[in-house]
Amino acid sequence: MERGVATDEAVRAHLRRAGVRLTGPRQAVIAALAEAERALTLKEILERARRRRPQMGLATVYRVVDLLQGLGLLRQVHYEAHGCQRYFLALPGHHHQLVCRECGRVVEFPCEGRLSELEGELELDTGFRIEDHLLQFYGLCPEHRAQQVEGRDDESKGWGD
Amino acid sequence: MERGVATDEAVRAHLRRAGVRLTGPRQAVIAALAEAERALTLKEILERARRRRPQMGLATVYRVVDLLQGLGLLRQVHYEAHGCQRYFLALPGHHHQLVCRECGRVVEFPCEGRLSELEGELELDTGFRIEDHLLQFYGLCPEHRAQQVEGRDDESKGWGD
DNA sequence: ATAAGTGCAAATCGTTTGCACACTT
DNA sequence: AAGTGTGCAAACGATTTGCACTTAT
Repeated sequence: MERGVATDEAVRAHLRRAGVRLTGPRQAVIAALAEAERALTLKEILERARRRRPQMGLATVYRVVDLLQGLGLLRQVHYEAHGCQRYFLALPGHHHQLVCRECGRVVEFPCEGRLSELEGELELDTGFRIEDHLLQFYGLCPEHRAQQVEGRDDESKGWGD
Repeated sequence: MERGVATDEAVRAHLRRAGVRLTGPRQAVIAALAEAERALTLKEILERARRRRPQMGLATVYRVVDLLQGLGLLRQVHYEAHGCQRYFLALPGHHHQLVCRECGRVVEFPCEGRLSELEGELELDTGFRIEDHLLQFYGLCPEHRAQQVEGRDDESKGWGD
């Protein structure tokens, strides 16, 4: 049972530990993201959060998203073709991601210093001091890879809901 | 004489080859980006392009940026701390970048299949088919690395102009 | 109880578009 | 000359904010 990204409970535990209030709207946003298991736009987050909390407003989604980003619990997909407007839950710590270009599904894997050799080389070559990096892979998840072979985009629901 | 990104002439040559008109505003945008040798926001591009072409409007900057992106001649810095709103010229073909977090200076280096081993591993592990990737490094360029040691941010002009 | 968070609506800012005119080829 | 590209201003959309009210601790 492979999990792409962080779970609901894990994120809630982080908030508690950080001394941040666990309010209804926050839980609704977190649950929406956790259940999706894929990157969502702000509007999609709102839509899904409203299933539990119909009064929820867009402004609150913006505020919760900012909060989670500040805590390092939320990241974005930087796929050029889709802007940088899709968010997904992530545990803190350095990870990289695979993102499905058809459905937006995200799978994380730990960094484990895989780039440190290259980093050293680059520091020597360029004189930069490297402090951080971003690495994301884009392609097709197993399901959409299969679909690609048979028909076209028949059953594929794409990034929309 | 290390060049961070693509030169003015190289980009103009690409446009010509692509059969795209080389108008005044386009040249002004390209020159602005080429001279900066660092990533610029749309407003900064406008400001600098206006030094040659005062009548230039923001809408045109948006249009030229779209055009260059469509041709693969422009990329963005995806540094989380600064949004994804800074653009720099790039030659087509796959490259990665080092970006200075103090001044936004960009240096590119070719991909050369450095990630193909990791990609193969990941495809096996996850079942994804990987088609593309994004890799950027963030840190300090030689100048700002030096400054960091002496004083603080005294002389540093930051990402602003 | 009390400080923090929320929903709503208004304000603000960023981006796109329609159109008359200017420019590249 | 002919078709594209541009500047301007209006339209549109996304994001932020003020404030009275609610809620978690």
